[in-house]
Amino acid sequence: MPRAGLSTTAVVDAALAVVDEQGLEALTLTAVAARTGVAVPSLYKHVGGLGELRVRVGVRVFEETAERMAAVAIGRSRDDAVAALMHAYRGYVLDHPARYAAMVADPLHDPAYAAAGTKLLEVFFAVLGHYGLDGADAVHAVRRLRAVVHGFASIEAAGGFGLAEDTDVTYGQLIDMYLASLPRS
Amino acid sequence: MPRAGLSTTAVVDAALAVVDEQGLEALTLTAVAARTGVAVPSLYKHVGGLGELRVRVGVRVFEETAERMAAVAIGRSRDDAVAALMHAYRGYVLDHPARYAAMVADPLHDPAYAAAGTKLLEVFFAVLGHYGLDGADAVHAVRRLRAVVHGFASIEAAGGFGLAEDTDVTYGQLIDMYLASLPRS
DNA sequence: CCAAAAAGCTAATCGCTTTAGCTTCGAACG
DNA sequence: CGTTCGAAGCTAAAGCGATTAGCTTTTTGG
Repeated sequence: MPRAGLSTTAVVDAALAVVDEQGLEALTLTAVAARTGVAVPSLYKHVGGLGELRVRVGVRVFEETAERMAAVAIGRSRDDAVAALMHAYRGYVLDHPARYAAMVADPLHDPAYAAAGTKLLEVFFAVLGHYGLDGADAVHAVRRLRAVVHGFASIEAAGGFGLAEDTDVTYGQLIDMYLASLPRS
Repeated sequence: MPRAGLSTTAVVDAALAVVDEQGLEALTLTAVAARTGVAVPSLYKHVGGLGELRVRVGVRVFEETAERMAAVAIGRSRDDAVAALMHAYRGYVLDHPARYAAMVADPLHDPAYAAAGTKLLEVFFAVLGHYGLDGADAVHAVRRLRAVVHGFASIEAAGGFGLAEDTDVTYGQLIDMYLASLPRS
């Protein structure tokens, strides 16, 4: 009987798959073990426990989001770059709605998040760099941006926009609204 | 031995107290039972189970928020009313940071939320009524508002704004940004 | 006073996490 | 080749929380 050949990465992969398919509440060691074809306690050889697994999942989502946004911002500047970044952020959520809850729900206080969160912030700051904002103004501009994209994305991911109107339109207006709050050339 | 004299309301009250004091993750039937001085299964006489209790907690938070906002909007109009409402929303979160997670985290899909959510939406629509927005535009304006206030509040409640800059300033800018997106008289 | 419903309790089950300790695969090394 | 030893896995068992069943007791309305 060959071994399962698991690894921390493989376990996190399986966890993400569980979340995608059954939602965040379904992220349980039992579910991950079943998916990886291993007994539950075996998972402890790769992750410290359910808590740590949750953190790793959250970090992974953070990283993937940051990656996407960084990729899309290359070769663009100012409003063009900001709009692209906002679309990329929302795009990740549309692709993996269930994951979004994981990104939020968990211990932002955990140190492991710090690194991933910083990476995400750096992308934001880089894109806003073209507007010549000084230190504090840049911080506030980044916060406004986070509030807007996170607010919209989390409501949309949770199915919170019940009415029939097109959410693409709403998001477009949100982008315009945010851009208007940045210093005009 | 007199009875505990519990009621559904009292159980929800205790649940809110647990959330306030120990966070949303600590909301457990065991914790609520301990606080109300009753055995765990006795709680089932008043609430259907943990799931239902969570929903009731979320609904309560919704209602209280809507109430506060409605109260503060009275006697104001347009920008004045919108700003007051935004401050009231954030104020609730500042007063009960831990509760905010409950408002979000839970089944928006649950029908019980519908009524409470509708009440909240009505306040938003009422305040935006002064701007003469037609149907679809009003919907988008309400969504923008929700995205902004919810985004900021949830990040702040989770301790997501790590840097030293004053969050009051950020929120002020967010209010201005949103107001600028509404039709000028 | 009495009956019945409501409120509470104890006992028991179930699912999930976690710990302990054993077994076995497989790779590196003689 | 054969050995050994660490990593990866497993089984067993404990513990905690939710939930269900079924009994007891208080309250309350007639």
